[in-house]
Amino acid sequence: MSNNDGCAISRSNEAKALGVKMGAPIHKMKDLIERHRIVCLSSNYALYGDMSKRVMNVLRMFTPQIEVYSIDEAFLNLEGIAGPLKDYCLRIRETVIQRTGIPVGVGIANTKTLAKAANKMSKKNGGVFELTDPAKIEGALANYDVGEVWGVGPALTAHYARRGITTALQLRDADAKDIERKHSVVAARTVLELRGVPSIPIEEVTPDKKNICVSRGFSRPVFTLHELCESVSVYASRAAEKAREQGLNARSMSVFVETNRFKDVKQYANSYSIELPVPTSDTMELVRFAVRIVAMLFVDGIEYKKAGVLLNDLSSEGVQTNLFDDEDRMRLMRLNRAMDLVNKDWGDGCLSFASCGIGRSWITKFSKRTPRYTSRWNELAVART
DNA sequence: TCTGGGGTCCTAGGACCC
DNA sequence: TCTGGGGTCCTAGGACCC
Repeated sequence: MSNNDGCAISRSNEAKALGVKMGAPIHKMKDLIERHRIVCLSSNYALYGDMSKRVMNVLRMFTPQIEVYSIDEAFLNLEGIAGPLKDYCLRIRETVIQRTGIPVGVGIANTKTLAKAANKMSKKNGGVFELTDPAKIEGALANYDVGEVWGVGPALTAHYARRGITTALQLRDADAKDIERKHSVVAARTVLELRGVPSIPIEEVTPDKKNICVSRGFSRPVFTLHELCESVSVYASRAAEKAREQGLNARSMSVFVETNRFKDVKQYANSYSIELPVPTSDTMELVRFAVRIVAMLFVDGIEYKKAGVLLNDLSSEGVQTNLFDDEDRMRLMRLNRAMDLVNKDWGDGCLSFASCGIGRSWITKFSKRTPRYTSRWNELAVART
């Protein structure tokens, strides 16, 4: 299950057979789960990260030229390996199982895209599948849905389908220039890769992160400033921790909040970014800015004097007021007021999601598809005050 | 009541510059 | 009818990946 045990994100073959869909909300499957006594387990990302490292270290014994692509995938450059590659890869597979107990699939090909396809095919072919013989490639790609190809997502699949391209073979034989004109260089690269022309290099050194984001949907709606600040502070300190782990400093910070998009009520979403005066990964520093941004989210553009609200006792709400200067205090007074107004107007559709992100660029961008109602928000606040 | 959480890159178009 | 011709930077949004 995903975070907060909300969704099914990994399923056994038995669960799949019972119709448990990828990403399906657990709470909508209560009956199914009970009827078939399906076992639901919380996820443990620290454990997976640790196991991943162990597997990757075993792979490193077989070639120094390795790109750790994700928590459970790696590309190995086998150029210059003597003897049949398939035998070599069978040995890799055996060694990984011996040392970690984890069964892996190995796909062998001239390009990353073909290797990914071969890897998928390996699952039904003894764990190792080679895709280097032209005739074999042709046959395999003819039976491979274009949507399964690495780099071809739902949008491209639909576009290709309209032009009669439904298999990987048809995409391979399409006009690459035409694909580039109609779509992008990325799509064109996929075509070349399917032809066996390496167009996506193996990246042995992992590039530094450009953004770090910590975001959570709340397990229940959040109504008070105290709860919001508390959550965002936790996200900010987690983000700071991640930055330090990676030896990075943030130059900007962004916070966004959203109402519950699954509810059929008026939606609100907003975000605010700042440049940090000095690049940092210091927890207290970043938490302080995060809380200030929360204030900015709500009160941007409202005159304090017009608001004319009384200072709420922030410490009785549990907010650490020693983090604020006078200006922050003023913002927060207005924020308290704004939260009140929003709670009245939006009712139980109130904040359900928040995040804190930091980045290397001057402005951190986490664009969301959710519409923003900043002006509406301000109108509301001004009108009510 | 409960509905995942991270990331990256590319492109089009507008603003702005000379 | 004529109406310059290049550029760069930034941002939003789309698309993809795990």
